[in-house]
Amino acid sequence: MKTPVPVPACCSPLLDAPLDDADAHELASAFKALADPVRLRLLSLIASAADGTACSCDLEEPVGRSQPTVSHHLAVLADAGLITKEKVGRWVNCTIVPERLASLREVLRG
Amino acid sequence: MKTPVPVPACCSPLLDAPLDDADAHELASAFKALADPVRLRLLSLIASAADGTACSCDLEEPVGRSQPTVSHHLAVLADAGLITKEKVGRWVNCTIVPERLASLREVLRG
DNA sequence: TCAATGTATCGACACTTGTCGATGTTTGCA
DNA sequence: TGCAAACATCGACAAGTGTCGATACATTGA
Repeated sequence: MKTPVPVPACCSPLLDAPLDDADAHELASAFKALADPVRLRLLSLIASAADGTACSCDLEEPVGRSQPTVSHHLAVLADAGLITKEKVGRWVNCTIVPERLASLREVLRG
Repeated sequence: MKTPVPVPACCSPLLDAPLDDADAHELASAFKALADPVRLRLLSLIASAADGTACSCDLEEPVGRSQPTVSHHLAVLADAGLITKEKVGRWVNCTIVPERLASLREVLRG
């Protein structure tokens, strides 16, 4: 598994100053995680679930994808720092990380 | 060229209610445009230029890509509604569309 | 009219990514 | 102890994407 993103403070708003190459790569990898319809639906399903937490077993049917595919997408979201995964018993509880979303919003500030 | 995006009002914030498939695809295509380091750097270069407008000929050297590649990326940004391209004489002036950025920010609202 | 300049398009290539079936691995329960 | 359920990993494949050189197009100026 790739190294999980430490919810970095990167980066200053796009419109303030030109991004250097390193920041651009880091930001792009974050947006890549959002650049898939299945992952966006997973995010919104988790967010709108009770307690903002959902078991991955309840996510396969709504998005209409196989279990390995959902597992893959959840791993991508977690690597991007957009959700956390907590194993409890046989389940994995997925929870939104609102600070991460907020930091990406800030980058788009005009 | 793909049909340009009409700066849609899509979509309600991710965290409010589960996205349907159509909205998820539309949103994903917008984030796809942001999911590349070269495009992010182009955006920030355009935004931080005088008047928020830049000639594409001045963008090739800073991002270190060939002219066809920069042209391709600018077309992607324009199709996503993130910039507008206005041909004046021999040049093409690229300008940020702040409303589009704002609408994407809104989707990430927590 | 002709040459030079700024862009767009085309064809090709390597690389990435979304997807699934098959198979492992871990946990809870009978 | 053994089985079933939830999840991760692997291997493979099709489709998409970033990149460039070559080339075509459009506009300006001489």
